[in-house]
Amino acid sequence: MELEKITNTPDKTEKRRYDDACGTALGMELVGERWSLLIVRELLLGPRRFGELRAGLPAISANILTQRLESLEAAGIVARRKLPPPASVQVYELTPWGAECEPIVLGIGRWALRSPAHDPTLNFSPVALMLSLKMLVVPERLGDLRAAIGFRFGAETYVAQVADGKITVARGDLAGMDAVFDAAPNALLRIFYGKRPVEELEASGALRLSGDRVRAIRFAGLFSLPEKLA
Amino acid sequence: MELEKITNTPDKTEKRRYDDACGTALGMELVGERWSLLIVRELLLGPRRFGELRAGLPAISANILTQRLESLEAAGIVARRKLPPPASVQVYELTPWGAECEPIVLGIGRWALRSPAHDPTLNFSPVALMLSLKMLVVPERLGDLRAAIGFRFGAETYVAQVADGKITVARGDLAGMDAVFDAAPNALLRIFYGKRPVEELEASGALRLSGDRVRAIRFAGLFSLPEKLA
DNA sequence: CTGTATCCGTGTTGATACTG
DNA sequence: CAGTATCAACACGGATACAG
Repeated sequence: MELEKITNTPDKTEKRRYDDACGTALGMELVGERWSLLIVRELLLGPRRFGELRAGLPAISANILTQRLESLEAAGIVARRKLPPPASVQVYELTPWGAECEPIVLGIGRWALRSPAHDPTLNFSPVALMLSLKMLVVPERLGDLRAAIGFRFGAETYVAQVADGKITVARGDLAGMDAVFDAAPNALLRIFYGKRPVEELEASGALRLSGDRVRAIRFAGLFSLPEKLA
Repeated sequence: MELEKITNTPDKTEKRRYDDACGTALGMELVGERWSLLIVRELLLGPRRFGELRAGLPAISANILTQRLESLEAAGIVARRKLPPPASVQVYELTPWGAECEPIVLGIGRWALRSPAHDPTLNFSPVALMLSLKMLVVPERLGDLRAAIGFRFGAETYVAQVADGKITVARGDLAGMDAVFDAAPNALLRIFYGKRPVEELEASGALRLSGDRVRAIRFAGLFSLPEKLA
């Protein structure tokens, strides 16, 4: 009765697969594993070291991070590079193709934030905050504003530029900024999306804001969380 | 020395989570589980029954499909609905919010198809084929073409409409079509993306094309696989 | 400091069989 | 047809030890 029902299974060595020619299925094989897309997110603003990735993703364990970096590298999404001496440290960076999934990362985030399940009190990495600016800017509010806003998270600094109706975000130094926010990412969440006044955060010592305060506050008004469901 | 290093861990009952306030992390919790996004894909063109979902995703097992439908329902992405008598069958459909992730599904597919790992010989569901038209249409080629093209996959029929520089895709009947393709999804892959001539597929019996052949062939030229890497 | 390798308990996945 | 039950294999994540 059983007449070798499995003998013609092509290669049992294959791991679990979707067996689906659709690009979406392939995409989920490439970046759908647990943590993969968040590692990509952390790399979207430039190369990072192993420890920096761990810092941005505190809940990942080192062995899993190693595995994911390996599979992302095998897929051609991430490349590892050895910085020239005297630095001589290894960094991970996105390949040009890997960097092309930025719209996917931002799109998923923008879509998911409408869920009632969102909890803004969880950990928020500096990269996640900076990317959230691109994710949640309201284009109509940009108008003809020009602004160079700096962000300081401990030793790391980032720059957001608004010009010509667009916003760009990058790591970079804070020379020439119109204003600089110095605070933990979660505190900035309260300003940019919780719409708390900066004075409240400054009073509690959670924020230091320097430079052109008017422009900084106008900048903070450019962003908004998508409308929540039900 | 060890002084209760774990006692302050908040609640050990929590399952594995990203513990990340970023929307992307939330999105991966919502649709990042294995199979979830492909189930969403199969629902993007309208409600489906359990067995239809299995047919579109032949490699999924029934218990996993049950689990995923449950979690998608709990997340508010999928709703189950009982069709009124005399049908009285249960179907699964996307909620309005769930339907909003179409751009994500298409975007991941478009991005992933540049991977050398793509294998077009795998299974391809009718829904996947129809969505690939929206995914891979080259907008500049649409021009002022107007066309109503039908597709027949066994008992299921779909309609693609081109007008005003846009393309729409839906399930629907084939009355009034300019032309109708009758073939397996994988055969159509060879025409639309492999750029094989329709005559070749017709000769092998893999395709029947009826109606306005000139318009059908012009339609087939609207699509193109993204440029492969390396 | 930057990773990598291994062990291990647990949860998830998926093949198969089974029930309404 | 539409799921549920069972069970084995595997993936995950924590801890720890180790190498450059």
